[in-house]
Amino acid sequence: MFQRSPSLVEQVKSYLKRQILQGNFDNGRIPAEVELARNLNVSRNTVRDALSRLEIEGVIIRRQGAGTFINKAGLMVKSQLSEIVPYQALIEEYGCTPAIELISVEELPSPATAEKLHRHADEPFLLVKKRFLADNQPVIFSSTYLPTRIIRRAYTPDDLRRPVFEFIPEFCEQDFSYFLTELVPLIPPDWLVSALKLPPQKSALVSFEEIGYNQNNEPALMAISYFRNDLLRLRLIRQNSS
Amino acid sequence: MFQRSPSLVEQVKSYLKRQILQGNFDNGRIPAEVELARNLNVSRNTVRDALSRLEIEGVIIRRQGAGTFINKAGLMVKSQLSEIVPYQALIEEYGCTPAIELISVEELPSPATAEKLHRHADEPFLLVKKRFLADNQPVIFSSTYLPTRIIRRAYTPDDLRRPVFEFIPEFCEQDFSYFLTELVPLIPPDWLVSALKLPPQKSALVSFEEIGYNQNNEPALMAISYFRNDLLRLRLIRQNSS
DNA sequence: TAGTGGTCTAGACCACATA
DNA sequence: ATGTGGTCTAGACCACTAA
Repeated sequence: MFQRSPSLVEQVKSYLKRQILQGNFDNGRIPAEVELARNLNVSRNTVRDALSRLEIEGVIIRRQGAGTFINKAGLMVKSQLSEIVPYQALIEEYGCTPAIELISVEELPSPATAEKLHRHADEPFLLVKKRFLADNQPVIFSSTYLPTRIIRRAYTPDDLRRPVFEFIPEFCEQDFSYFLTELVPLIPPDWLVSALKLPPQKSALVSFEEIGYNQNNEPALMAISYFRNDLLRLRLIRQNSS
Repeated sequence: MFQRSPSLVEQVKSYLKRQILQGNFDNGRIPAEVELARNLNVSRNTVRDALSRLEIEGVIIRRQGAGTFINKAGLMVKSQLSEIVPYQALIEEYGCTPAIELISVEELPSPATAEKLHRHADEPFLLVKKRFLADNQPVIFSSTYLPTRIIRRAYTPDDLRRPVFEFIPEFCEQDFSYFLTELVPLIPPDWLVSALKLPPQKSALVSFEEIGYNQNNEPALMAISYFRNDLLRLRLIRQNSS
């Protein structure tokens, strides 16, 4: 039924999610774990791992002694903030057609960025500005600062259109590990109002200020992303952990 | 070494976190999983579950073939947005002394809230307003709407000062399951500026608009919380999930 | 090549919900 | 009393890192 890679757990998870989205389970009830394990020919632990991930995503609810059930409210949550998702895929989750525009690419020093990334103050950075559209409406604007020195291979503008956490492994001879993200609200400055085509009456935006770390836990890049909150609602599930 | 409840995994996790915070591991390296399992007299799976949770929290980094290491950068992340944490505990995480003020308690109808919670438009709600201080500075303001009808026991103002997800199991004969939260930036209105003693030059705030669900996955309450972002930075770790 | 984390299994027992 | 999810174990094998 399943192959070796990606992991069995991941395959079972996406299989179950597909079944859920297609409405293949009656009464919003998911079969018992032992039954799923038998049918899919995997161990119960594997099924449980897959279900645990779906529970964290908010897709299902488990009740000891009662069973496992689909969570319709949770299906509204499109973005797991704790996961790294390409903005393109995020826009698709909202049922929109995504598009990426490469606004500008410059090389310049940035002492403020240098300090955050533990680099020399006069070191040059590649500043890449991008805009993401959903159904032709601008919804995200991102600025990425990449130390020029870590780039080891030649790249084209098309390469820069890709998510930076994919660019790094391919062009910088290092792996990407995680983002440390700070959530910052702001009143958009004029340049952002026009870049995102915001309505004239000023309202607030959310931005992510992120530092990306490589496999050695060294800071490798800085990025700021601005979200048009009226079109792209950021939702999340909050649960009791213990 | 360990007891039966809470779960072994939880005990191992908090034990390891304590060791990490106390600096009991040299070179930022955590012993091998098999060694931890042997020393703590639990199975390797139990150790792995505990380590996985610490990894999600950003406290450690695991590298296949190399080992498990402390993540100093990740220790800056105080709030797991995907977890429900009492605001009081959150403020303590930032190293501040917390205080809770019960601002007001009213009973009133709220058609907008009623619609979100699938209740009759003219049904009364208990509106509880609270303010949270960190080192005597106001940092969070929260408004909670609770359908009056679900309250089954008499309560005192002191009971209302507690987190609402603790109030519900105790006074409403239902369990609390999770919050569905929407992240909304806003320019603070005047009443909020004075409630949080914000500086005169206007800046933006983040708010959480949350709907709380009970064990039957029915909406039970609505809450809005406003965070003073200059004092309480919201940080999170974003990782590759697969 | 030795040691580490990553994955998966089979099975045991417990706690809880439902009837 | 039955069936469900919750926890834990012991052990196998794989994939990767580093010396």
